Amino acid sequence: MPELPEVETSRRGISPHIINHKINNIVLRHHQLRWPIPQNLLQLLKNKTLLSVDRRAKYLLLGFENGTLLIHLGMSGSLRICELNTAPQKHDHVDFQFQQCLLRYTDPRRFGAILWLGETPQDNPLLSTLGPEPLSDEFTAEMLYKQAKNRKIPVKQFIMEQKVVTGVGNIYATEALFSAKISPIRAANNISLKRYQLLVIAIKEILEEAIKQGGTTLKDFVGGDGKPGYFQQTLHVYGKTGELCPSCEKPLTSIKLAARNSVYCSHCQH
DNA sequence: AAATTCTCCTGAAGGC
DNA sequence: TGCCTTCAGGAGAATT
Repeated sequence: MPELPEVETSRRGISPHIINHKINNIVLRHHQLRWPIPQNLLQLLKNKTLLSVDRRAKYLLLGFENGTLLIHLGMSGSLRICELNTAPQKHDHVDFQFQQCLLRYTDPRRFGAILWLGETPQDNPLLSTLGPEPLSDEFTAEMLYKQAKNRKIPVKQFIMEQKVVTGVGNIYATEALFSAKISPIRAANNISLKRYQLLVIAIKEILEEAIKQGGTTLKDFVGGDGKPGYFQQTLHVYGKTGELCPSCEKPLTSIKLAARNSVYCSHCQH
């Protein structure tokens, strides 16, 4: 499931192949994702040059001469570079045909999105309501502590809210809380500034390490170059319910928080 | 305002 | 072998 490191891995993988190239054609095989893909995409983008590939939160932003295209990978989406005329497979919903290659969007569960944001992408509510990037200097313990003041929800849900901090999904929230020795069910407003400092450091370290390793491949995630990520080998608790805590060797516990599986060590995390 | 529930969807896994 | 049922989950939208 693509989180920030996977999206960043995709961005770095696809960018060199398509930047400064023109769109020749767009093939829409299935236009119903989370929201419908605009039917007029080809008219908008035909013969337009891609100028930039940026990432904000888990959104990829493809900057063209006439506006920005947003791509979200949802739960099961991936982008990859293919040779022109590569035969599509099941769930290959969209092809962006550039001069020398295809950018192919695949998404079995179709929780992703492809939206045209026009010339003022920053005004779109999907982007304008986002909190800071976790790897930026704006994401600090002071800011988290302040935001948590009136929030009684479990801290894990709190740090997964996009308006609090972007890009931290279930995998990395789980791992960062383990690293910071904070229980996922502790109320957000019941955590000291000092402990938020540990959490912020843990989030940054884990995301940076995951990006270095090309992201986490759980099902079939691959970067834009078709290679899997390797961070799953570094996971300590995510997906390891019932296994032993790597620190104290007691069995790991799992609970449901907001319908998401949350694994933690009740001995090490408080 | 904050918290909770619902919703989209497919594939994998488990039970019988 | 095959047909259920359950679950996983990003995050906006709707509801309380």
